[in-house]
Amino acid sequence: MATIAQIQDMALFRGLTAEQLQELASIVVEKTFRRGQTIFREGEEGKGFYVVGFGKVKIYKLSRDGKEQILHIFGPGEPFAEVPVFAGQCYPANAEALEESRLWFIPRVGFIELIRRQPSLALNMLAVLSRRLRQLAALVEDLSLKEVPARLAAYLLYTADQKGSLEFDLDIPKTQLANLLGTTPETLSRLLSRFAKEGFIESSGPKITLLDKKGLQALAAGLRRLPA
Amino acid sequence: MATIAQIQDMALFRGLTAEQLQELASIVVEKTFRRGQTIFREGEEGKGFYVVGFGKVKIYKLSRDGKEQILHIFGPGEPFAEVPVFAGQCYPANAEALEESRLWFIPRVGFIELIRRQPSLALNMLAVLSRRLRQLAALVEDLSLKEVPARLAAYLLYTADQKGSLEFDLDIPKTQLANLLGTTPETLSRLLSRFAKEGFIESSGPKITLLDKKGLQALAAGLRRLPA
DNA sequence: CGGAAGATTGATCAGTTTCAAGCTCCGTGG
DNA sequence: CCACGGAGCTTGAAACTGATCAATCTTCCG
Repeated sequence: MATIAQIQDMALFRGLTAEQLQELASIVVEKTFRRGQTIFREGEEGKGFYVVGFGKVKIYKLSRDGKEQILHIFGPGEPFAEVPVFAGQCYPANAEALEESRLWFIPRVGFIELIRRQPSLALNMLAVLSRRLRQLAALVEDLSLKEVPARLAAYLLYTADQKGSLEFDLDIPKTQLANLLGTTPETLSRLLSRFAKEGFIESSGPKITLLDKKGLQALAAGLRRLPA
Repeated sequence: MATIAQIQDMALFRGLTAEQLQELASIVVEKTFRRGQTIFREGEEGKGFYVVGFGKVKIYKLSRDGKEQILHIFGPGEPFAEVPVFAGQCYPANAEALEESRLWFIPRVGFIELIRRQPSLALNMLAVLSRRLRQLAALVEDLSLKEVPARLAAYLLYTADQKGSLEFDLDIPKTQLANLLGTTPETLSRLLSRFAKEGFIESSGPKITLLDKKGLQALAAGLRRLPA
């Protein structure tokens, strides 16, 4: 059970009446997870979806031999695992808390009832899924059409933009970043060195400073190639 | 303008009243495309979505230097390009007719009105997008965690299953298949030879015969490796 | 202080792409 | 009717990107 104040802040639930918010609050279940704890596994039956209260959650696929590809990382306010609510009923990927996290679980049945009675909620959810599709299409594009240096450059630029500063700390461990970029920790490490050697960035531990934004943009677009 | 009979056959529109079907039919616009014709390009504003009447449509991303990654191939009855209807307004990828195709175009504004008044339509659309997300997640998994032989084996098994026979014709040119699998025509050609040499398949031109389904399944799962 | 997890570095290797050339099939025009 | 020409496909050799394996180093808690 969550408070109405917490719920009505979230974009997904914009447009609901006070009454409907109340109804929603009454079916929401709060769950907390420790760092590293599994939230659900691919193939498990999904009886509802989640919204992140605080913390960070990764959604990922695993290969037979344990290699991991992260599909998304979700933070506060973001819903995830909606797919089994509307199609199939099993989760299409795994979910794990990257840090101590508080999640709200919204059961399928009650939520679908709510959608039936409130078209704006349906449209909000359609918007969420559409944005998700856009993101996944971009991930496919990155993995298939771009090289690792381009992906890393794009990630650094994006993160700097998010943080609003050229100097920032990576907010996930480098191993996780490697998995998100579809590469290995070794390759990531080498690339950061090369970026630094070429004067694109400065880096020490999780701290990154972008020195040459134009250059990184050219790398991200595949216009420039990194010297061996 | 489409006939009601055509429309009500499609899963997406299951559950609409006769009146609503009539209304839908009145806003639908029929468009035809020749083989190879562009339907829309990434970044263009999208004023609605499409449903395939007959023909085949590919949705794809392009890299700066012209490499192509196909995201989906849609056939009769399947809707596509819904993303700009609900989020953003520009198409996230390109669309091209793979053969002579008749499409129905459903304008954004009228459709959203319809959704507001008919929850079952919203739920149907949520199901469509959810399935799409599942497919894209699977594509990411394939591209990132599996090798090309595994993807090809999976594709052949899937196609045989679709066609209901171990002997079938590829229904897209091999160049397109290579783009769908995230590889090149050369690699695809070599792999088909190797598959044949190892006795997994027989192939001549577009005709494929699966000889060793178990073996292909092992390849697809990454359990077996192809000899050099 | 000890130990484990994460990060770095070096050497090697495998899978796939790229470039280049030749082939096959087919529709077209002489 | 046959020759031409082009698109798609195949094949070979070379190059490259990124992965893997292994060892070392660092960090950060308990």
